Amino acid sequence: MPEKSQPPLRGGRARQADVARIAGVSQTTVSLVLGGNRQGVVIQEATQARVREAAKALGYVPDPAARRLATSQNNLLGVFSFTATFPTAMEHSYYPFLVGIEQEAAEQGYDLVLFTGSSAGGAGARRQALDRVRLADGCLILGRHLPATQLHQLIEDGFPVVHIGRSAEPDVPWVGADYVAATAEVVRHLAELGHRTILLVREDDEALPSSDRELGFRTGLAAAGLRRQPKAVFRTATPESDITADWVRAKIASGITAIVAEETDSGAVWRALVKALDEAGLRAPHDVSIALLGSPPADLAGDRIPTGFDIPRADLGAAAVRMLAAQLSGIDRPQPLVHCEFRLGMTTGVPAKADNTPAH
Amino acid sequence: MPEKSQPPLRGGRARQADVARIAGVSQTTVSLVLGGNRQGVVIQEATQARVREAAKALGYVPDPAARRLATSQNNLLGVFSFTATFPTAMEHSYYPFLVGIEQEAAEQGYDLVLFTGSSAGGAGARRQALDRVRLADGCLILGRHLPATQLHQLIEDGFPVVHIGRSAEPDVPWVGADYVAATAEVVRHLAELGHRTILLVREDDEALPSSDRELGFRTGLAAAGLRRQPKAVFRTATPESDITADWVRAKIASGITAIVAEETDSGAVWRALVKALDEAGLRAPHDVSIALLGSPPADLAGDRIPTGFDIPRADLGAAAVRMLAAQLSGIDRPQPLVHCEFRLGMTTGVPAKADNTPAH
DNA sequence: AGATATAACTAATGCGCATTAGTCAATGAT
DNA sequence: ATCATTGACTAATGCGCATTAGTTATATCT
Repeated sequence: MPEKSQPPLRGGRARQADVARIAGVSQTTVSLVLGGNRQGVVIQEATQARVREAAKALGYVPDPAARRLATSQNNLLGVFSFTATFPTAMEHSYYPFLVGIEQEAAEQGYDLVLFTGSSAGGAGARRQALDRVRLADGCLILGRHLPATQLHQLIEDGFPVVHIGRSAEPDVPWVGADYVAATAEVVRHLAELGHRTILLVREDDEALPSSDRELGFRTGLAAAGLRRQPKAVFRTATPESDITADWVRAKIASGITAIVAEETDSGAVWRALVKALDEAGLRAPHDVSIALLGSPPADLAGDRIPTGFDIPRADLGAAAVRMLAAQLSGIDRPQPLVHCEFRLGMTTGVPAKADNTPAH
Repeated sequence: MPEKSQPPLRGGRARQADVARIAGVSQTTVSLVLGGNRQGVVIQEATQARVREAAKALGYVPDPAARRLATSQNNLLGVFSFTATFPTAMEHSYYPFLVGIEQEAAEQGYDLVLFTGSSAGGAGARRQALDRVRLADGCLILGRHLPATQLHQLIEDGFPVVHIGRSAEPDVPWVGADYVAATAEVVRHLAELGHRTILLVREDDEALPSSDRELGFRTGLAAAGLRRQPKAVFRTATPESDITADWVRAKIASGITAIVAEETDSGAVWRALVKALDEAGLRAPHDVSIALLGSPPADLAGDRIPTGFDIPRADLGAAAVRMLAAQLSGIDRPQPLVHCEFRLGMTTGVPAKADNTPAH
């Protein structure tokens, strides 16, 4: 015997069919009224009202999984990081990115799915980490160490993905900070102050952020009309031992009036530089101007603000969301580079014994 | 004319049907082999191998949306806050909770859905804020100001919800910190040091966290065998103007040897107390012992550590997840109170001019 | 030899929704 | 009076998977 009249809502949740029954229409009509009805099916105002009323009364909310299955899209953006998104040590977290991501996602009408336990796979059961993101419409990827194979599989399948931070992997869409332009601007600032011999100190690895800064450095020098200097870049793998008081004195003696330091995770270069200056009894900007290509490490936050630039992490997050949203609407990728704000600190000034004529 | 042989994989992704075709079996078999086959259908080893091989060859990955639709549970826990989850000012954020939530969610095999724009409704379209959480299997609620009506609607519908922080709303499941016990412990600590006349300073509102602390305070006094003191609690709506150097001096003169301050969002009471002591030229614990019923505000983090207790926000988040998970599996709620760790700081010591005999 | 049982699968169905192809009555045109 | 149009919907179908109810061939029992 077929039972036709089921209870208003089973399993707790109302479905379109429930709404339909109450409103006295078909499930199709409910879908039409509640979904956009972009196919332009004509439905009386009165009927629509009944449907909406019933939906509200039942607290109807579309099932994202079903929607996704039917349309291949829900309103969810994934956020995937290979390490925990919220580690106990706050400093290393992706929090600053999340600020921007959340805001922009809200703006664009998306909710966020945080895929957890991506690193270790908390529960005993091994979960095919990255693949889970396919639940969402698209996904933001945070962090450096990615499973390249899985990632490319996703992209190949046409799943929208944006990596936050310039990606070395080919074919991976990304948004990153414009270190080149930002560094060039710092150099320009120094050149305008009258510096003619500027040194870049960077760590000795081939990371993209490092080489971008060096490129920006050279760009800045060229733009300022400063001729190619032979030893304009100093590389070190061990800043603590290489950058000493003596080293600084020697550099200054050799005619250098400004030193630009790369920012790294540890802030080792900057830290060593500051310490060396201190030990040499030298003051910036009086004896030498120094600048930092990024933000100072947290523990040095109390010091005088160094000239340099700030990496707009929240903006990066927002830009990533925008880019992902663009991908989702089939629009072509917007500019993936985010501008770094120049930070005029207190560590740069006119060169000590150089002529003060503005450049050019 | 029905076309039977479609291309191996359309839309970019392989489905079970594709795997089935290649392995020469039915979609059902694929599902059985690749899924757990907990229904114990017998399938030859050789067949299973063929299926697995085909799956690997095609790079088959199950569609989570479809899986969720079929099994009607999506392994998603919602996180809803009426204000932005990641406000720009990090201090006020729910970050510490998220740390625990993320970790425990991973442990339990859940992913997290962050509902964005809950406060203002970023996009023009007004979205029925709270109802969106129905998307997940259950939801954590953060923050004080909740739309009670919608919340109760959810709960009535049997939607699993846990509020983080003790809730004043009836019937709303919650996890909270055990302020009563923690405060009592602080009092016991003071009593053991020899204090006999202790003052509690609290703000003048009826918030649950405040009254819990007062309850704990009285409990602690009673447990220490200190007789009911008439003016043991001082209430103020304006700590800055009420708690002055003179006020402190007067209190001490009246025989009080220890002051316990409630922690609030702003930390106003504690701030005022510290300032007043400073202006009065008094030092803790030499002249008077002081304790803080919570963590010091971030900007006072550099000061000497005050005796008191730490609210285990991460633990609270984790406990909330556990409780929600329990609800989802139909198990009864575990203990909703989380223990606060006693913090032995440097602001409490033996009373200045009291007898040093231990209590009791 | 016929009735059961077992092994090894497969057909069919449903999850909740979106979408396409109707259906049916009421008008309007001829 | 007949055919084509609209208006206002609804029936049917499929998304990819899990699950239940079969189906067929072979071995076992009496």
